[in-house]
This record gives sequence, structure tokens and C-alpha cells, in this order.
Amino acid sequence: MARTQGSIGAETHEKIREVAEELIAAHGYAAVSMRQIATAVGVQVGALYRYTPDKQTLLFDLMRNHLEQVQSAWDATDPTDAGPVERLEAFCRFHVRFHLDRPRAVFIAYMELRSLTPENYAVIETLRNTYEARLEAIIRDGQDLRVIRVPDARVATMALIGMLTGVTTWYRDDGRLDRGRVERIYWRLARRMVKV
Amino acid sequence: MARTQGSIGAETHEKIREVAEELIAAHGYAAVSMRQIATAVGVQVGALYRYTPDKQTLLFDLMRNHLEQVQSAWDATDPTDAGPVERLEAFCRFHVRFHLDRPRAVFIAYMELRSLTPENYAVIETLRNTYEARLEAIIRDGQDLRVIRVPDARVATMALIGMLTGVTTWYRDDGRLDRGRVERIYWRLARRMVKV
DNA sequence: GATTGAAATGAACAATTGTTCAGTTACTGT
DNA sequence: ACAGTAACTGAACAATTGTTCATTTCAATC
Repeated sequence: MARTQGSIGAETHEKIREVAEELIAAHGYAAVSMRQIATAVGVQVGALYRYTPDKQTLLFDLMRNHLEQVQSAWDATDPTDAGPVERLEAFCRFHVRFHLDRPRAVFIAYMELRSLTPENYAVIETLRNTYEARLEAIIRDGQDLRVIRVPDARVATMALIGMLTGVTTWYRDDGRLDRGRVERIYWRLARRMVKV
Repeated sequence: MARTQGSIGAETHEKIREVAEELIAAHGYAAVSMRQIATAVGVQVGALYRYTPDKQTLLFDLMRNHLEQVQSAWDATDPTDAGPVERLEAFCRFHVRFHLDRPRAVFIAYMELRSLTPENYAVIETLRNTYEARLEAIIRDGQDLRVIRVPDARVATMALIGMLTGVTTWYRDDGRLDRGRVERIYWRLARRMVKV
């Protein structure tokens, strides 16, 4: 028999995304079966295929969705008229904040690259590179204006990304520091790293 | 029929580790089957179970082995008589060098934590924490001696680890920079981050 | 109250999974 | 040459996988 609640399609679609994100982040794409997802949604396996052509696309959509949200959120935040240092501060704080707010999506976007087909991987990698290029552009601007100094702009970009993204691996909501403090500390570390 | 070459057990054992590390690093633990490993080794599935009680233990041994090697290699490198800044330089350079030399093992150690049983996870996490604690101790020593200054020793530790470990995600042997240069650049970035 | 169309079921499918083990092969020491 | 043993095979197993689809359920419309 069908669900007794009057759940319409769009709601199920959204629930599938949420549940899939949670399960995949916790156990990994290959370790989570469509049946597990269906059970967690409260539905039979077959029903999932009304919303996704296959499991791979389900993962791909999650990752693309996340990366596009990062991009557009940063576009809306980037103080493009400000100087490089101010923009760098905005970027660092944004990155930490955004990642702390979406730890599961971040996890998946960084851990499940291997699970993508080559075609899907190419799409996701392009999105990632685009985002990282924005940071690198800020650093190079700063170098040109002599308000930022680093040994190598490219390495500094990757070092910053790695350092900032790593926050998701240790931060806990019930820990010693709240998000605001963590955001501030990371920016102070970053500024020391790049200041002239 | 058995192998025609006169391969003895120890060689097969070693080959299994190598092949498993390569395959798991490339496709992930859950996505690699025992049959794939066996085929790559040049053996039938059943033969693997002469060397490992099960698949989970195979993964666990790889990870424990790697982390123990990191620890003992650092113990042999740590200039314990030197000052905190010098020790920090040694740590940063060691970490980058060691990770660039073992990208697959590093990948597995960071990506497959979810694939471990709770008991095995606890063991691996303890090893990781021990290693990270060494870095944190150096930073705190430096703070006490007023030769290192950071906003927060704990966060700085995690930021450094994240930044240094991230090198494996972008470094390519045929890239613009060789390992020595990368090692040096990372240390310069780290030093700027923590200097008083 | 009958009709419709979307939503979901539930059973089936071929393939693949980790693991076991009785049997075969190859090597070592005598 | 022979026995003993370690290494390995090859087939089998129960369970689980992603995916399909004829059928059923349900809510809205006429």
C-alpha cells in the first residue's frame, strides 16, 4: 500500500536528497545501497527511480548542487569593490562559515570524487577549479598591489584552501569554540600567512 | 593450477598489500572487491584468505601500518634538542616530504576512516591524535618560550595539519615545482603563520 | 460516483559480493 | 625418491546489489 500521509512528489524528492546526503556522508557512496536510502526515506526502492535515473546521478546531483551553491553564495558575498586584503578576509570567513554550515555536503564533495564517472568527474572538477581560481585571483591582485606577499601564489592558494576546509574535520558544535570564534581565528592565521 | 613462478608466501603477502593500497586509493574500499585485488595480484580469491582473515582487516592493517610508519619516521627525525621553531620547521618539511612520498597511503588513511569498524576506528584515531599532539606540543613550547605566536594553539595545529596534508591533493610529479621547492614554500608559509 | 494520472508498491532479474573449503599443486628437507 | 607441508585453486554458498515493471493505491477532477 502507498504512504498513508498525503506526501506529494516534490516533498519526496527533497527528502531523498537529504537522506542520501546524510547516509553517503556517513558511510560513503559505495557503502550505501538504494534500499537503505529508500528505507530511510520511508519508501520502497522502486519509488526512488521516479526521481533519479540511477544511483550515480543521485550522487552527481548532490555534488554539483553543493558546488554551485558555494559559487553563487560567494558571488553574493564577494566585496568586489574592496581591496584584496578585505576581499581575502571575506573569502576566508565565508569559506569557514559556509563549510561549517554544510559539513555533510562538503564531506561528499571532497571524498566522493573517486565515485564519479569520468564525465561527471570532469564537470565537478571544473566547478572546483573555478572556485579555487577566485581565491588565487585575489591573492595575485594583492601581490600586484603590494598588499599581499606569499612565496608562491598557486601554492598559497592551495595551502589556504586546505587549511580552511580542514575545519570540518575537527570542529564540533559542542566544542570549546563557537563558529564565530573559529572563523575569526582562521582569518587571523590566514592574514599572518599572506601579509606583506 | 598454482603459479608457475616460485613465489613464496612472503612475496605474495607484500604484493597483496601493494595492490590493495593502489586499488583502494584509486577506487575506495567499498568499491574494490576481493576478486579485483586477487586478479591484480595474479591469484585466485581464496588465496587472499591465507594472508588476511577478512577484507576489513586488510584495510585496517594498511592504515595502522601507515600511521605507525609516520610516527616512527617522525621520531627518528624530530630534533628534540633544538628550539621550537627549528623543530616546527623539521615537522613541516617532514610532513610534506613524507606525504608526497606516500600519496596513496595518505589518501586511504584520511578517506577510509568511515569504512572501519568502530573498534578499528578507535585504534586509528588514537594514532592520528598522537601524531597531531606532537605538533601541538611544539607550538605550545614555542608559545611558552615566546618564539611562536598564534591566536589559538589547538586551531593553529589543525590549520597547519590541514594545510600541509592538502599538498597531496594538487601536487603532480610532472608539475611546475619539484618536491624540494614545495617543501620549502610550505615551510615559509607556516613560519609566517606562527612567527611572533 | 466514475475517470484519470501520478505516486508508490512489491516482486522479480541478473550480477556481484565476502567468505569457506575440499582438493590439487609445488616446494622443502631428508 | 619420497613424505610433509605450505600455497593455491576452483567451485560453491547465501546475501546483497542496482534496476525494471506490471500492478495497486490515492487524491483530485469531472
